[in-house]
Amino acid sequence: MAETFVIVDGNSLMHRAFHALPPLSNEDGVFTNAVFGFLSMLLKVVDDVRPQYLAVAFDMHGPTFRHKDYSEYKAGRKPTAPELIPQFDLVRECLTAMGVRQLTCPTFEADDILGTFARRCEEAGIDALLVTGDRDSMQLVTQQSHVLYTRRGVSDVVLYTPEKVLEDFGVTPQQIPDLKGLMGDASDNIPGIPGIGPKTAVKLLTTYGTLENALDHAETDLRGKQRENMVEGRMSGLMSKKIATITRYVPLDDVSLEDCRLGDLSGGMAMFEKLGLRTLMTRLTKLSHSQEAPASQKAETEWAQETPLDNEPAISAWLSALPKEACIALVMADDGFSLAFVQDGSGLCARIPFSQGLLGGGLDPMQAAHALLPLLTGSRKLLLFGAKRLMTQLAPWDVRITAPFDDDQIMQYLLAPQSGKYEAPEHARALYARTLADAAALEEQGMTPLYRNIELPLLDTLYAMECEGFLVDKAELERLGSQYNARLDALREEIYALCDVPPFNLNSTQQLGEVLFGKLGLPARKKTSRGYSTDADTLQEIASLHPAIEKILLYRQIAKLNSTYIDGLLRLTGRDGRVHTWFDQTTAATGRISSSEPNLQNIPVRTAMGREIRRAFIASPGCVLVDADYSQIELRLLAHLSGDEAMCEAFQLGQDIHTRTAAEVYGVPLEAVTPQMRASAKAVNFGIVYGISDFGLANNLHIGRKEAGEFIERYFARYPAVRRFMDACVTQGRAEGYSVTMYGRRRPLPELSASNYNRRQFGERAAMNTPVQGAAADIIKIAMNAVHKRLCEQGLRAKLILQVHDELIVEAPEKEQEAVIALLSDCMENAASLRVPLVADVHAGHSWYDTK
DNA sequence: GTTGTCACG
DNA sequence: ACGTACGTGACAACG
Repeated sequence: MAETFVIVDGNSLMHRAFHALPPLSNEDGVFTNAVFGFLSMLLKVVDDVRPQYLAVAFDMHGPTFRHKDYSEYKAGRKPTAPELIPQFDLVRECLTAMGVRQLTCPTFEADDILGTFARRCEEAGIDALLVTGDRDSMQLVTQQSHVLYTRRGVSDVVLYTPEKVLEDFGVTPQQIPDLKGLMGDASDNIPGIPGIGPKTAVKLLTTYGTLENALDHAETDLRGKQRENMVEGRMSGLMSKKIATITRYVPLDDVSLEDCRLGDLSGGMAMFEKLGLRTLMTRLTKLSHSQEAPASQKAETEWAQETPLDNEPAISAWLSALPKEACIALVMADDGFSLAFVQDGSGLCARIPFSQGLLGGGLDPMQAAHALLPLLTGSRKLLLFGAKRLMTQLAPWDVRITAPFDDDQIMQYLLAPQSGKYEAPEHARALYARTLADAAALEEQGMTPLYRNIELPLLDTLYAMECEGFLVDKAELERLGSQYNARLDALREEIYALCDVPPFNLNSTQQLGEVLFGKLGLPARKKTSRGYSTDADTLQEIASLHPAIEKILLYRQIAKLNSTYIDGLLRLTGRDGRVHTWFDQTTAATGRISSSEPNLQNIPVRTAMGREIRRAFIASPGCVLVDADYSQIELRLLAHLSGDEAMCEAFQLGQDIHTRTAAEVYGVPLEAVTPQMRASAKAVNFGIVYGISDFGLANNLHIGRKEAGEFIERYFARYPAVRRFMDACVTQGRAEGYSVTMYGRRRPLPELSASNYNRRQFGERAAMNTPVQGAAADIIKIAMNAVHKRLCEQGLRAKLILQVHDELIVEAPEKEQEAVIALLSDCMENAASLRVPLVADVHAGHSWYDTK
């Protein structure tokens, strides 16, 4: 494993520490708050990261190369506080006593030193971790060099990888100086280009890549005020970029990387005692003990050289020599398998290269997989990454995995469910180490039961569902398709005629917008980045003004059905006449599963025309489809989690929840609720689950914002415990940094402490929604595992084939229909025990359409 | 590759 | 002053 070099921006961290902590002073009246905060942070990083190298960079006093003066650090532009100045010498004394290397260089700033050492580490194959509170440093992030950013104070830190920088800033690390050049940075006195804010800056960089390129295109591509800003601000922009660019070539050649190797830190004890930093003394003692003891015991695994295995006898021999109890990490890459395990602290690994082309030795992937059968079907535990994908890849070669396994992709997902992509270790030895670390992290966060009892069994359930697939009636799809095509042709002509324009591409929102809002002069409401918005909501509002609008909406609807559902499904129907969707267990931040290729979780149902598509989803001859869906699972969970008496009572009495809500907020008896009242109440109920806002509700119901706000108030007055629950979700989220479901699933919510108002609002809505949506996801997963297991155990031939968030579909022989109906509702209704009943409605039919 | 739109829960 | 309902995936258009 690569070594790690931690480089700390001393000035930045000292300022952070100083401002985060109250002005503590010791018995001698010496201020030590910054020293304490800084060292506390340092010890934490050393404890967490266990780096092999450590150095702290400081600015030197006097003018610096980029003229950024820390006396102007932070927006307040206050001169450095007199209580802070002497603390720099104190902290440097402490570092010297601890044997920590300090780096300074006249005329250069600390972040230039960070850049220089990060570069030198990369050249030496060492990972760098830059610890700083300076956002400028994000430009130094690479795959090998990450930034640990101290967001607020010293304990609130975020790790920035290139992906994370892109996520948070909207640009790559290399583009950060360009970004500052455009938008400036008030806290650093960088002017940027006046009038260009973060949004525009990101957009320009996304289009043009660099500041210079954006400037060069401004005169031709931009218009109006923006063009003016860019042209006039050119020099300021270029200067700003220059100021914001960190150099990676500071002349510090007299300090080698090796000079910074981390040793025993306990030399700092005397200084800590002298300064009265008692807490730090205990922590340092603990740290140096753990540095020694486990360092020798848990010492980094020594990996022997990889054994090449390029023929079957060699593989068999290697496998048969494996220790009985070992866990074996296994990775299948494009060019071969890699295997690794650890015995008595020493690691052994092997590689089975795939033969390249027709010539040359080695085994082809299928032969290699067969040679691994003893391992894949044995009783030793395998450590895998993306086990379901691997199973899918091996299946065509008749290779099944029946050995027990752990799946690190799922572990990584549970630990960070919104990062989207997960690091796929290339080598089995990396996977081995990673899996151990992730398992420990899961344990520490209390997610082991979620992983072992829900997610891991679900992997098998989902794999079985994917293999089974859903039978598609291709002839029915084609019949619908030709109907759609005929209607589209007619509609196109009618629309051109009604608009009195030559044919244009109706699928192009730009061309359509030009016709409707340009030529026909209809009133445009919303705008998008490149023109008029033409979405269904917008068009609906102007439908009465022009006869073409209704036709366009219809055209859109049919075009969607045709391209996505007719053509898309036909293309993805296999030779067995079935579609085999891919269920992704590691994508949705709330714990839901997603479906793709094809997505079977968004097959039309809301409109009559779209619903027809479901006639093409059928049961095999002699079979039926049994479809069961939870009734109002999210609102039932809301009732359970909040404990709201009125809401619980509604479900306990089996009332229609939307009608009951309407009766509550309108203050009328149940019988007096009109369909309109129920519809409004339904919208509020949905809004509540999504983390309501008056704006969102107003938009949805087409009412005023004030009116919507009053509606929400009345709602909360009738369901007071719901409000308390929502508030608690946000408070808890802010305190812990994540929200959590009934089953311990976590979703980190960094947005809750964002400085941007909208991001923070988003965080609050997510904090309210996630415990509900997430718990519903957990519960149906439990039900799915139960259904899968009991169908097998009871020797039924029926198979679970689809999940649509609150709905399960089983394909069953007609004879088994009644048994399956009972089994499904039993598994679903008893998947969890809540204060209110869980209810599943079950229907059977020969097509999906018929089950409604 | 990103954007706009729209299908679902 | 700001400007959004929560969670997904697929397709066509357009740079």
